[in-house]
Amino acid sequence: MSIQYDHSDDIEKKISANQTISSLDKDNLFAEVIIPLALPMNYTWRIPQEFSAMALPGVRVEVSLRNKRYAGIIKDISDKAPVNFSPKPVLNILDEDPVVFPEQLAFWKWMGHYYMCSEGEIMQAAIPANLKLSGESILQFNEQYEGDASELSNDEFVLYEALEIKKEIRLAEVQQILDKPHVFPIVKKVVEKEICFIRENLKEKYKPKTTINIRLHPSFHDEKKLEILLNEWSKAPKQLALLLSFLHLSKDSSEVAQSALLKKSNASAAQLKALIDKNILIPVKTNVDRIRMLPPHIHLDFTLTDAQKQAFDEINKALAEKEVCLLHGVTSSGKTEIYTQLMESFIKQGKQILYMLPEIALTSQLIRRLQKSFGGHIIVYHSKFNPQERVEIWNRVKSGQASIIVGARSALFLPFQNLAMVIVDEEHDASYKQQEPAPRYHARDAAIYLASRCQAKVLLGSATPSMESMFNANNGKYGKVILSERYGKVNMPAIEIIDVKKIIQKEKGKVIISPQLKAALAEVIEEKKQAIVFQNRRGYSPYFICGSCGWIPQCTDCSVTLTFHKSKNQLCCHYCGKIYPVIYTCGACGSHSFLKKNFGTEKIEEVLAESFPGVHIARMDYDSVKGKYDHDNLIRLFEQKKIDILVGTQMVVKGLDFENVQLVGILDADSLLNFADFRVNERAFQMMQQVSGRAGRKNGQGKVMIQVSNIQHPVIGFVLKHDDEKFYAFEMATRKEFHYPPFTRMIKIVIKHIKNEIASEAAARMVIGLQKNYASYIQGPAEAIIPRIRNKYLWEILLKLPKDLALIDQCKKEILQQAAILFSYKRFASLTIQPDVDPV
DNA sequence: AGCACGCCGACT
DNA sequence: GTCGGCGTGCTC
Repeated sequence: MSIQYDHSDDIEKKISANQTISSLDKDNLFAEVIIPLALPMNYTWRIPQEFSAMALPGVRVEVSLRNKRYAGIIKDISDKAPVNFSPKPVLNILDEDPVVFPEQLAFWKWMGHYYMCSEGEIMQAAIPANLKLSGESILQFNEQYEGDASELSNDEFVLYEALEIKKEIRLAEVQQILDKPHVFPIVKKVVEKEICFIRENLKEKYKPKTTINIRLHPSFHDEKKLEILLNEWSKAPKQLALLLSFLHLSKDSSEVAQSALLKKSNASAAQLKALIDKNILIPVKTNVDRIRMLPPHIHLDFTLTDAQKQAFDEINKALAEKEVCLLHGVTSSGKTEIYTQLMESFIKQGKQILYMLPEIALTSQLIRRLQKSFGGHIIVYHSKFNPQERVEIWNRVKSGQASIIVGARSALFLPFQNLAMVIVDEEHDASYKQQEPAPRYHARDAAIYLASRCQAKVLLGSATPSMESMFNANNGKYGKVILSERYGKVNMPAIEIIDVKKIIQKEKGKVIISPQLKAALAEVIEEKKQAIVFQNRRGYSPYFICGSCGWIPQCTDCSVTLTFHKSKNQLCCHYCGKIYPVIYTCGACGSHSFLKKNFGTEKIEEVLAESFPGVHIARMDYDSVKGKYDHDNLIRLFEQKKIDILVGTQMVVKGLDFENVQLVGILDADSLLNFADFRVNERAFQMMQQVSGRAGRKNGQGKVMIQVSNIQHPVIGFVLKHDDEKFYAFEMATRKEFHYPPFTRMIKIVIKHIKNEIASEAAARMVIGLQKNYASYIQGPAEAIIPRIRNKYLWEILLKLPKDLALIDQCKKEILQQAAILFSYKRFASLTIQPDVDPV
């Protein structure tokens, strides 16, 4: 591993006591500074005496590192001189008040440690871009240059000439002038030959937005004087008109925006300037907010139903004794109203609330709904705001002006002052997890840590909670509140399973839309309702299915359906990559009548169009909604009932509430499932639950039809019965990382071996996470899988442990056997899994 | 990050 | 012979 991060020092102790800083030797101060780079540790700069009073943790400083300027943040101040080197001086202090609180710095430290990255990388993610400063190198011509220009090389001479004319050239311009990407060596030589100097400019990027307001000069505040002025006006009638419009506009307030005035009076800027020069009007520059705030108010226009009220009380009770509470509420059970009520109770205490949503859910619809209840108490923060706006939101959170912060995962880093409550909505959603770049963090987990630091409470909400949260709730670590009733006691949709295997046997042909589903669709169209047909994208890849018994060739190692590759004429396991020859004889019944199943959303759309002529059918997948607004447009069309049947992939799972959906068809549910990777099943379960939840939201007449060949699959069974508890128990039993001894043993062994060779226990755990079958089991640092450590060096370490690897394999077998006994499910017992370490 | 140093393959 | 690829190391 190329970078080893040092997180050994204990910042909390030092920061907590502000007195410690004041008791330091003022003439001899050193600052540990976080630089927004992936440095292995924080470096130290000396604080010159003139800055010693202003240097505080959280304040931005300008420092030089390798002759480049950076704006870093002071993490810590000490009066002990470093022993091994003499630090460079801090060049400037950039803030009067800290931009982040010690709380944030401590949070960064934890995050860097837990997710294996530098605090600088956290800073990159945390701070709005415009609070970072950009260094700009400028070449400045040396007027005293006396060298011989004829001795210069071609490129050097070109640069010399340019400098002589322009005197100053930005480094970026040098690239254009020389028309080369590599200019550093030439610049270096030119500097050596004393043709120019290099000057570094640090620019503050954030600028407050200003407008010019016009005021009446104070001498005319006296009405009589004004009257005289107007009466004695002789020349310049246009100016008089302008002045009169001003007086008209300024009736309510003393100031009028320049732009509004010019527009109203139809006057030119020159005429206004003349009035200003005459000292009749005066311009005033004012900062304006980019983020327009509504007046704050609290007005809840609903009352909780009995079920909601009960859940609300239970949440409060759970949070009184526990830090985290899971709200497991079925789709359209009205979780948002509960959140709103909760926010209200905190806002009345003057506390801050963070309401986190997955990026996709940050729709204007929801925000409008919240603004109706809380007005200007709400502030929204996510990646779509521009950097200038983000600084303003940042400051508003810091000053405590904003009470409810609605945001995506990055909102976690805002400088909260008195955070009392974090709500993580759609807690299971994968977009809470940042993949690239570092820090590769999970916002839900990080929120729980942040909240515990701030003595705040966390509410996780979901209709399909993640396995981890379910486990923690069932184990009593989190409180747990269940809301099993839809809002207004609307029925959950009826679920019907369609055994495609039987149809194949009977019809001896391809089945895309079963007769049952077709009939149901016809009925929906008849009733002028809408339907969603859901097909997993995997359905695109063709696979074989026995025409007589419905047997599907699977990978012997992974139990994954094999995919047919036409070009190579072979079957391939997409999970482990194993290749099989094309099978001609059915492994179950011995017949030779294989069918190739190959349908994606496009094909379905086609088939539906044939079956239902004149019906509006639309498709929603990655191909059909590539454009920026395609997705929104399609949703709008569906909302406006201009589409009768919407065919889609996973995309239709997330999104908006459709009121008129009566029927949901899930095609080829088998392709959603995969025994070898439990996380796939978790996702499949969530997907099926969520897409089912779209049906009959309003009237409770909804219906879900699931087409499936492998009818015995437990996940299908659980969806059918709506038996969440059993599903989670089942999946948990197969994922023993939480409590199954062999897993713990395995982790301990690997950690023991790798810990010293890499850096920390976190790193060792990450190595385990690197192995594909286990990547999803390890909480925390598994999220931090960094491509750069996926190198042969690590494999070498792993290969040093042949004995223990056998044990790892043994552990997995034990787990599978355990699962087989628990559920008497024969596929488990016969299953084998490839060894984990496969350094090819 | 971004630059220097150092080690191996394919070329004017 | 050299040019240029990227692997590795270092920055207070």
